[in-house]
Amino acid sequence: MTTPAYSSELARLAALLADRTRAAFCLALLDGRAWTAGELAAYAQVAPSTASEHLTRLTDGGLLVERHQGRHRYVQLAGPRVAELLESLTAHLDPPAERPRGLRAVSASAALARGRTCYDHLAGRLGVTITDAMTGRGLLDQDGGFALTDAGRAWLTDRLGVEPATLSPGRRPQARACLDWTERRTHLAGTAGARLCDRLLEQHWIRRIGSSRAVRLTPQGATALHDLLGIDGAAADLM
Amino acid sequence: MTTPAYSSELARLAALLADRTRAAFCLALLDGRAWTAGELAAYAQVAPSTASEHLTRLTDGGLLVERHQGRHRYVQLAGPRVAELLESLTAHLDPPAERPRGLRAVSASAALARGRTCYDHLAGRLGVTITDAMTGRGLLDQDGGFALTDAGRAWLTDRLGVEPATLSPGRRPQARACLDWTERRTHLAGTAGARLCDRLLEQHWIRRIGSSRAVRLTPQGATALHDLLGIDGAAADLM
DNA sequence: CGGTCCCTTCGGTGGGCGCCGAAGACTCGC
DNA sequence: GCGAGTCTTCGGCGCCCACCGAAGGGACCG
Repeated sequence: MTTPAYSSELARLAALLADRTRAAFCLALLDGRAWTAGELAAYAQVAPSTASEHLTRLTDGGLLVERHQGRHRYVQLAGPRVAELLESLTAHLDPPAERPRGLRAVSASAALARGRTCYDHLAGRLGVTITDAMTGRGLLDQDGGFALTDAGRAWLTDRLGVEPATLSPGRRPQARACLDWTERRTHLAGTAGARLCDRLLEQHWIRRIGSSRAVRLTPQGATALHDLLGIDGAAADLM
Repeated sequence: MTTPAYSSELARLAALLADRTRAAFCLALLDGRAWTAGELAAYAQVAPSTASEHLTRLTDGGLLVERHQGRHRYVQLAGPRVAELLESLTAHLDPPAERPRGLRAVSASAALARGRTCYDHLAGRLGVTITDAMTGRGLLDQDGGFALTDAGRAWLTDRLGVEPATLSPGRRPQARACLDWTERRTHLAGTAGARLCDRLLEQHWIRRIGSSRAVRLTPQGATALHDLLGIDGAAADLM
């Protein structure tokens, strides 16, 4: 009646994620980095040919972008909007009943719970702790919705050294709530969340663990976050 | 590796919407009202038996709730979170290329573009106009994200007569941006958006057209919105 | 209590698609 | 330029599932 063709479009989009393997690809890519086709195939435990077909479908569907480099096919989420879409979907899932097996898996999942990148911003305990501290200091308003306050904008530019112009490049909101699937708590996303993460990496206040999406606080980062937000990095187990 | 079982959950959720008929059901139910199984079957042009199976799947999947009343099976979206999920998905679709055929279809789609309910709040030109006016008057902050200001909270309770206690019942945000698929603009959702819509209906400032989701401004509503927000209802074609 | 209406259950059918292995295109390093 | 490595294309297999019609179960009405 009102939406004759629209439902097909919605079904087409949902169908892209309605497969276990493709869903696994997208969740892996949610760390914001570029993966090769082979890495994803190994990750999801399917044959390279299968992975290739899935990646073609996902890029044709607009969820991924690809970049050919030598003999590798690198894929990445197509943008912040796709990351948001995946977040909204995962936020509606049941809490993860996963039981990591073995020491390596346990320590890997502990590292991810401590801190990690979620597309272009910070998640895990680190992301939640920073978000809470910012809220407590009046830099973030979580009462009326989710927005950066004037004080918050000033803090980002003056104390953290974020370029004001990079805070609102397009239609993307400055501050957005992103729901974490390990913490089940919201943390800061949007351009402010992305710039915050950038600066912390640039200053070497946080560091990636190996080549994974997990991050940890450095000693100088702990000092800085204590000065800036009153966060005790050791007590919160962020190091 | 990190999300072994999680991808299956995501795929399972997406699969619920990965069918043209089920997607049509959900989009229809996005108006927030309860539909009978037969109405939905006719709407999506499938046999009653087919509709019944789809509705069972959607309720089992947690997207819908049902209520048996006499020989009718009424279904409804399971809650605001499901409505949000559908909004995020539709926001990622291509703009609707639908071409309404015939006079009735054209006038119906014009009525929906003028104003309608989107789950429990207002959308269409009416929703966008109110949101813009509130933003212009400092009741809503769209710079730092999307949040109700202190002035906005006071305006809702003192001028509009919203019960303060009903503004933040649970974990649902007071203000949330909802992207409209006809206007491609954001409008106010969340508890504030829901209470606003409630009050406008209670005061008979807006009225449903027939039994559809379309709404229009009444003459006394035009006067009230002019006083409260400086909106010219006739000029904006909201009546 | 029989007729009507709404919905559900159950077979059966057809199409779509996720998977793999084999073979081929392409890049890189020696 | 020759192997090794990465990815893609293709054919084939098997499974899942959306659909319908027919039959059955309740609810309402006369």
